[in-house]
Amino acid sequence: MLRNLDVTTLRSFVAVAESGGVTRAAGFLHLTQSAVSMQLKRLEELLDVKLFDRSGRGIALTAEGEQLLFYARRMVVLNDEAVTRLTDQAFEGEITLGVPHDIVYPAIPMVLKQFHAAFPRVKVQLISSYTRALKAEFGRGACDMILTTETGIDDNGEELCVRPLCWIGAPGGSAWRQRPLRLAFGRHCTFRPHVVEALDQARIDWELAVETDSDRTIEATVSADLAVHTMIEGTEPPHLDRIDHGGALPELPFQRINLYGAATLRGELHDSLAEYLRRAFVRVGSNKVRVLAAS
Amino acid sequence: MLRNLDVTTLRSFVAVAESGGVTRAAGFLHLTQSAVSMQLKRLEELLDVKLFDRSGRGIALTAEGEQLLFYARRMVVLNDEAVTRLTDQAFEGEITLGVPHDIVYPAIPMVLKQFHAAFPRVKVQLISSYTRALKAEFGRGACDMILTTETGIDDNGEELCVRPLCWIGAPGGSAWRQRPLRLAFGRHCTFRPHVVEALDQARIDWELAVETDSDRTIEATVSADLAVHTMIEGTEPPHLDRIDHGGALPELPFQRINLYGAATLRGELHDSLAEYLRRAFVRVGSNKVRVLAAS
DNA sequence: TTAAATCAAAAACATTCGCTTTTAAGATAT
DNA sequence: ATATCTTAAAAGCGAATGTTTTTGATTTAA
Repeated sequence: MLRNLDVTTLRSFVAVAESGGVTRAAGFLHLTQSAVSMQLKRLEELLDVKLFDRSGRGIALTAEGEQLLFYARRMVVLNDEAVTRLTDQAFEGEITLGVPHDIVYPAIPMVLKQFHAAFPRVKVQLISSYTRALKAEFGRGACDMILTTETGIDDNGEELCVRPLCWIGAPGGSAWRQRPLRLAFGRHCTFRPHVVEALDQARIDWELAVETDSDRTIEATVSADLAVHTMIEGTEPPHLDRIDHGGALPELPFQRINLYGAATLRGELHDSLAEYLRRAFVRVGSNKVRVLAAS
Repeated sequence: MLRNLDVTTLRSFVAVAESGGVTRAAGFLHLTQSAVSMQLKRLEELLDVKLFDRSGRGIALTAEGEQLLFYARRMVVLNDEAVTRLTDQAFEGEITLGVPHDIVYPAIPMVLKQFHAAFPRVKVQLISSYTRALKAEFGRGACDMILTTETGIDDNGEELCVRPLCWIGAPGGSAWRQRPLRLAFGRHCTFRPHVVEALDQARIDWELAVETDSDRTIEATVSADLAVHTMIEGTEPPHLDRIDHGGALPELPFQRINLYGAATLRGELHDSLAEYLRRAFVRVGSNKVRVLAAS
């Protein structure tokens, strides 16, 4: 036999237990004394248990009542938490998040998914651009929060991780052996100056195989083994691999992945999104964690 | 505005989410398809949120639905736990507990109180007697569980603690200096032979000041500083103290406090009572724990 | 002790809620 | 396209729940 308790009644029950009187509780609950008395009576009938000691003024809990009180409190709390989560204004809104296009994959889709599961009524507007453009947008207030890839960090930023830039090519490809080394780069790519400098210092001849604004074009070119590219470790797309060049190509400088917009207190929503981002980039960026996750 | 969820509806909601269909869930719930549909509709109206994705065959949860599911599950579990605790036959009954009268205080009242709070619908019949009588009762099956004070332990027993027997007298009293040493003992007291033997070995002259069946009489006699008594350390009654005799009286043998009746599997009730007893006598019996509790 | 006051339970009544039955509509598979 | 499965909507009915009013019991004050 299934017996379901009624949250309304449980709320009354808790109020009576806490106030020590039906009438007092009724006032607080905006109900009649009669209504509350009947609720308690029904509750006792449903469970076939004496919940109150009605001798003397007021009303006192029996041991059974104490037990129920424990559950009633928790159920009311759960109820209110659920209702708040699903209806409260505080849990709806819009956040604009800017992310450099080369680190969108694979962390960001996962973050967006997690965040949407936690706050379904919040729209996250994802802006994917270059670090420089994103910082400008953020400065104008057009983005609530941005990620950047840079070697330094500004005062108001938070470093999520530091990872080496690394050489990327087609799986099993040999484009990296060619001289001049053929490079594929986006027109506004922040990494290009660093890469060029490293190649020049190592006295490796190079040329641009393609210069475009399209990530797809770069990926296609590299995937066809016509050129090499550089990306931050851990952000390699599915069909490209890190090149195991054994020292034939120069080491590239470390890059920071920084977060701006988390410091200024913007409420639970922003905090939560920032937290998801932190976790995602710790995982992507750290070999230690990656190994643990695989075990 | 207070919105209370309905456990019946939440149960249906969970069933629908888990079965992936209103009709299937309705069958399982012994309800009409219509009833369940209306419940879901009311739920969505109450929260003003879309819980389901109704495109295509069956029904799938939205992100909001997933969130609610999380709470709904927990609320249903709490509900069922509460109902079980308060109505299930398994949580009512009677247990007969036998305790030697000299170790009833102070542990047993506390244990009975705790146990009654945890299982209000179980009557605990407390039998207070001598260890020998209790073991006889237990052997006849008249007691479900007994504590004993003895130097050894039987095969089917469980040792709760080992504590020295110690000399007890009136606070600040001097009865323990008198020779012959005046003793107050119950007629069936298990400790007497051990005490007498220890005194004889130490060549201390003694006599019985009182021999009675009444604990009150003994307490009164000792409290009036007319005699001394022995008790297990940690079970001294309020108005009697341990005697600091500085070696003038012989050391007395250690006593075990044993529990019988816990080994045979008798269900959660007995297990729980046994556990309370174990904890109570660890606390009473161990100085280490007593110090920790005081800090 | 009596009278007033406070508080909980009971009776009568009205409203709302929630379930079943029935009917209609939409989607899928053969 | 038809048959089948599934959900949605409408109508009817009974039960549940809350309000008002009354009764009874216990406490407080005179």
